Amino acid sequence: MSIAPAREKFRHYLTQKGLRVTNQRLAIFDAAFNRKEHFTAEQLLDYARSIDDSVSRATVYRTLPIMTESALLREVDIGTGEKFYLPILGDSTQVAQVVCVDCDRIFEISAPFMEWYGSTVSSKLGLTPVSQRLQVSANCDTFRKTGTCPRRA
Amino acid sequence: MSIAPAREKFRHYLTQKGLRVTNQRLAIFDAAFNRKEHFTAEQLLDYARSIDDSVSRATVYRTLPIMTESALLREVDIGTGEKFYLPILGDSTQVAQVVCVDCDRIFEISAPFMEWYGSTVSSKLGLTPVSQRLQVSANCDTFRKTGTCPRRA
DNA sequence: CTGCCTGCAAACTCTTTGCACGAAT
DNA sequence: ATTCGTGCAAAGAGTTTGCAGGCAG
Repeated sequence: MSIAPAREKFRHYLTQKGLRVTNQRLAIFDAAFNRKEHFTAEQLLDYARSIDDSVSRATVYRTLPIMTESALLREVDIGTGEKFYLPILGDSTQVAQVVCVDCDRIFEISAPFMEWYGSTVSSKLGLTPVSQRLQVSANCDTFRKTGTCPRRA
Repeated sequence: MSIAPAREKFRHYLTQKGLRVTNQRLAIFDAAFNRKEHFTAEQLLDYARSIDDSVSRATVYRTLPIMTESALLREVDIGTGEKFYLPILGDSTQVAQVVCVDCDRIFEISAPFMEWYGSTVSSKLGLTPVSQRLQVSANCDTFRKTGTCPRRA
């Protein structure tokens, strides 16, 4: 899903839930969907303010749950204290995150059989899975050889 | 690994690292290894204080990394803000966590092929995996049928 | 107009840290 | 005797919330 239909989906979700379509929410949406890598709430605040400088931190934090609930953003928690977000661009299949500990970057990879695995594992406990996540921490091969990660910021 | 050899492993790890064997560290160790379910730092503080009431929150937080680095405890982050810990009882194979959203309990299940999967996925990016985790959120079947989770606290 | 939405700042939760005292080696 | 470990309380990071005023519907 590219940005235009996603924007429409967002407006539709808000209206259908009885929520209001405000300039701040739209600015936050646009800021998020112009990102190509994972971003934090704080980064999103900066991006959104460059579109509409009236956006506040509180509104960013109040809007993020709306965008994750409406399946526009994926929330990624890699256990570093802050959460990361990424626009969901169509492929809403199962994805795994690979976190490079050298360049601190997060890569997403489709993980088709994850869902089956979650079901298998859960059914043994009498549980029905609602979501699953696979996260891999990894070293950069180039970094280990040359001491420099080509992707490092 | 049951508690006695684990305790010895802990003492050995401390000594070998030039760290001191204090009553507080031993109390925290014992408190942790008498637990059968996942616990938080705050809960561990309570348990440890019932053994040695001089134990402080700071020391618990300073001791937890020592116990995870020495592979005595596994740290589990399910994205709820606080971290959970569980004694590693011998089977240090790959495990996945299944989090029941009804009873808030965390179950651990061996996930033998997780490691292979992490490698496969990472090598495509030129990365070498160092660790991986699979977490499944699930509903309790009994809860959905009867409105009561048999395992709920 | 009505009531949700907003920005601000304070509050909150979990964890970390500076300091002076105390205990292990 | 050294030096590391400790408790206390304050600081820190990220996120949430109470409130009075503002704007969407």
